[in-house]
Amino acid sequence: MGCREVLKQNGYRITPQRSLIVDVLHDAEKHITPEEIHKQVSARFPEVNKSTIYRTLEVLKKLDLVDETDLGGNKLYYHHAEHGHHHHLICQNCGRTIEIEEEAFAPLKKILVTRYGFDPDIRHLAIFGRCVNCD
Amino acid sequence: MGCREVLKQNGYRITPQRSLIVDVLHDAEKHITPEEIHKQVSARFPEVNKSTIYRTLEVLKKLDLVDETDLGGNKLYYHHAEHGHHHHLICQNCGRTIEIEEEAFAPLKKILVTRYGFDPDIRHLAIFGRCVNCD
DNA sequence: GTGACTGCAAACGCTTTGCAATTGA
DNA sequence: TCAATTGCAAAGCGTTTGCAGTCAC
Repeated sequence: MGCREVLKQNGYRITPQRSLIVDVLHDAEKHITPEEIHKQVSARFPEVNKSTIYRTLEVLKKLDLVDETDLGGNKLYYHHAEHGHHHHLICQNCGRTIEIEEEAFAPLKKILVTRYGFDPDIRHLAIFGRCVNCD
Repeated sequence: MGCREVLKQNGYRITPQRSLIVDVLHDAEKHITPEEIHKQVSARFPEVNKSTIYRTLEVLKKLDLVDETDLGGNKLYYHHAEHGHHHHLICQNCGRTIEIEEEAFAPLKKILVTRYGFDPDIRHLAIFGRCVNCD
């Protein structure tokens, strides 16, 4: 079921603005900031206000249609939930980001559950360090 | 070697403000925000400006005397480097934070190195989820 | 004495909010 | 029709910065 159906079924309206925001998120290959979304949406639908972007992202987040990721800066990144839960290795030297699969966290997850009684929600994770090119 | 010696050796001056900030960080049992530091320092040294807190933290960070942690909110947390590198499990339901030891990350670290050629700097990590009390 | 440091006030970047006007269902 | 949604402008929040005065060394 697409984003639009989910929105409708939850009593939200499909406005041109929302429609475009969903499209941009869908087409984005990587995580994307509200700023970038705004820029892209503006190109096709002038005068969209940034607050509309924020409010729409809030709705989409609530409906689990997008994932919100804190990559350590002062801004947040978003990506279409269907693109799957992935994580990021961020090289502090060259800035490169490497996507890794959830599977890599299985051992850690197990330790947290068994040893700390904590059920981690490992969907929004960024790990800093140095990549192989920068050794 | 204490913070004061390190500061001196690197050509920084020991001002009353810096001295107090170092004390507060040293006495803090947990990670602490610039805001909290400011409040505590102000109690003993009125009229300390918040920018002094920020500037001092920047210096201490550069000298590896404090660790900076992004706990996912919009603010940063700091703790005295001697308190060791620990990580946080943050319950998204009750807000409780649990400290875990670096050791728990050994398996993950290994995977990242061997499989992704990435040397993680796992010093500033926060993991969200649900704690055992909130199941 | 002199450069490092401080307080102040203003600005910053990202995000949120109140409100009146608009619009989708 | 009419509540949901939008644009606008302003404020919020943590943080940074330029500058003139002050202070540690």
